[in-house]
Amino acid sequence: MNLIKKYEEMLDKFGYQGWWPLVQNGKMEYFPNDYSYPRSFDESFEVCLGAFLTQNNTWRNASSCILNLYNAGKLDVNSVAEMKSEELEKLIRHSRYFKQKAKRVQEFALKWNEVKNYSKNDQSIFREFLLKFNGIGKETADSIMLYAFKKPSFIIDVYTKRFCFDKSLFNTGKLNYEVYKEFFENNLKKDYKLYNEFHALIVILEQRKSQAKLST
DNA sequence: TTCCAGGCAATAC
DNA sequence: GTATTGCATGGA
Repeated sequence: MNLIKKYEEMLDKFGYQGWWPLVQNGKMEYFPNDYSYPRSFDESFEVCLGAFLTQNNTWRNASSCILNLYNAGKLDVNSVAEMKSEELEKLIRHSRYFKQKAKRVQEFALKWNEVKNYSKNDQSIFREFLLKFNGIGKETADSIMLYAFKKPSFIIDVYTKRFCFDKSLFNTGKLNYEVYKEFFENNLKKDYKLYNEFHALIVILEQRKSQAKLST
């Protein structure tokens, strides 16, 4: 079993995914084979917002919320932290559970300086810090670390688990989040660019597979 | 109409 | 420790 080989096959088949998209000139843009984004703490914050908003929701809905914030001139940490919760709820209504998310996003925005400081810390300390937030579980913590702060922290989601199952990378045992995570991290170079692309490719592969199943 | 979409937290057992 | 429930939109 060679994980890198599978990675290269997927890259050949699907190409660079350019995840995570950011608002550029009023629309969502992807950055294939360019891992320099996010390029500022403001852009990092935008990624964090997306990580909250896409929970149990499609990216389509989550991104429309981010564009709403942009169009309202509120797509920055201070605006999010300071605006009335009712206003934020209105702007992110297309994300499911918007009341709960508005509250959690504002709590996060209020502590943004602390988040930035912790991001300079050791990875495990940063992760523990993130996990203490309401609304940040393991998957969201890893998404924030990888896609907002360029830390090599592999994300485990339903697609990753499906990928492991399909490829028979595991066959038995009690599989919790950390087991999957260690499997990838122990078998790959600790490179955020690789983790970034690999996870994006797993998602596109598994999404295409389930779409194919539906249409047959 | 139903079901699901890249979860998390609180509670129950 | 694992299982269940609340959260409460939009699109197929």
